[in-house]
Amino acid sequence: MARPRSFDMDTVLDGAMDIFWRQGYMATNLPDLLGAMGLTRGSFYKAFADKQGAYLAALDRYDSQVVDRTVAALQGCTGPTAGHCLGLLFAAPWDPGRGCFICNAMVELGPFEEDVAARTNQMAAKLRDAITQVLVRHGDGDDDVGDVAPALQEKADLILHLYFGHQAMGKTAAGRDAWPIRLAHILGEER
Amino acid sequence: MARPRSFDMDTVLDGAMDIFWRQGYMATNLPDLLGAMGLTRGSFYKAFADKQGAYLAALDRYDSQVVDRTVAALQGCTGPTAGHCLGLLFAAPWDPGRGCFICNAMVELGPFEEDVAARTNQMAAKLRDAITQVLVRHGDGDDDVGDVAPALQEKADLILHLYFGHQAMGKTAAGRDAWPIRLAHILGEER
DNA sequence: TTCATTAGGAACCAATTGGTACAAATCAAC
DNA sequence: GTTGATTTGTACCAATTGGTTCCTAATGAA
Repeated sequence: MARPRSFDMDTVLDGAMDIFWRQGYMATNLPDLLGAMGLTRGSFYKAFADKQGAYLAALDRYDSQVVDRTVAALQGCTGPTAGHCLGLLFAAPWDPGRGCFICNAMVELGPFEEDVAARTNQMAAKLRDAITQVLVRHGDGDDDVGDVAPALQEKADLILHLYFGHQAMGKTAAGRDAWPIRLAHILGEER
Repeated sequence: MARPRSFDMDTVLDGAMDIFWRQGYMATNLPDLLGAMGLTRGSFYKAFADKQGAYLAALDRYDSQVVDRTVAALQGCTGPTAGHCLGLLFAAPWDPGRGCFICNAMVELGPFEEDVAARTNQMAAKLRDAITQVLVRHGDGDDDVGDVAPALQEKADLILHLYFGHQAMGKTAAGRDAWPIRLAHILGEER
């Protein structure tokens, strides 16, 4: 019973993710957001409580679409070296100016919005685990898969931090494509 | 001739730097900004053209106060290892939630404001050079001071990226103080 | 003392902000 | 077709936004 939604929720969420990712939370006003989502106010406020609700939904969309796919790609990577596989992370095919939504959200709202911080922390943890798996799979360090060596986890953590630094600095143009060199320094691989 | 300023420009700039650093550009409205600077609208718009002008001035203040002092500290560091000296960078005594103003500005406005991007790039370059000097001084790699080995510059660049990743991730609480481990991984030093 | 010049402060402004109210529209079930 | 539940679009809202105007007070050179 009752009138069904006339919009496709996935499409709408993609629109919200896109504009929040590109512009951030504060810089996105309601008219622009509604335009990007293809909604009018009525539908918007019925489906999401408010602007913040839409932002959190966009973060969740990023989690399920971008992060989960990236993790799957890292897990399924059959490349010869760890560096090759981690390139899937660093050479993401996004418009460079938008950077990484996790990084953007962390920096803009991390200290102020607990809900945002919880989500960015969780997504970061996902990426860290995927990086660890890549390192384990390529036998970097000892090969005890069941109980990962602490040194490997630390190296994955280091690479994750390098990734976010890469994303932050990538928002201004300079030296955006030197990541293979930096990654090789950490991995000790030839490039 | 004419009436002189009754406010201290340095104090006012410190106020602007503080609130922009803590809250970002968009999240800081004019009343809050004026309160932080201790100015009324008249003086504010006379001294700075507009909100954006105050923001750029705050960035320049950060350059001359925070960045230059950090660079000087790195240059004057007599610690036993490179890791010890670079701790001056990573263990900055700021309120953790505010992070690094360069990183914040880069992420929030880098793709949109050329003036901001130019300043963040320049400050990042200063830090990179100072890191390189630390590495050279501690003989990490070959000791040719005059013509720094490319590998050293690359390592400094890597550490700079790690620094920004550290600052970005530090805006949410998790794992904020594990930087010595990560740094040691890069430097190959004991910790 | 005069006077050009600037600082300071308050009142004011149009535009925009995020959010609400509500009636019309749309469907399933009966 | 009627009912009941829910979505959708529009009109509307108070509050806030960054910015301007304008007038007075203060200052120092001549």
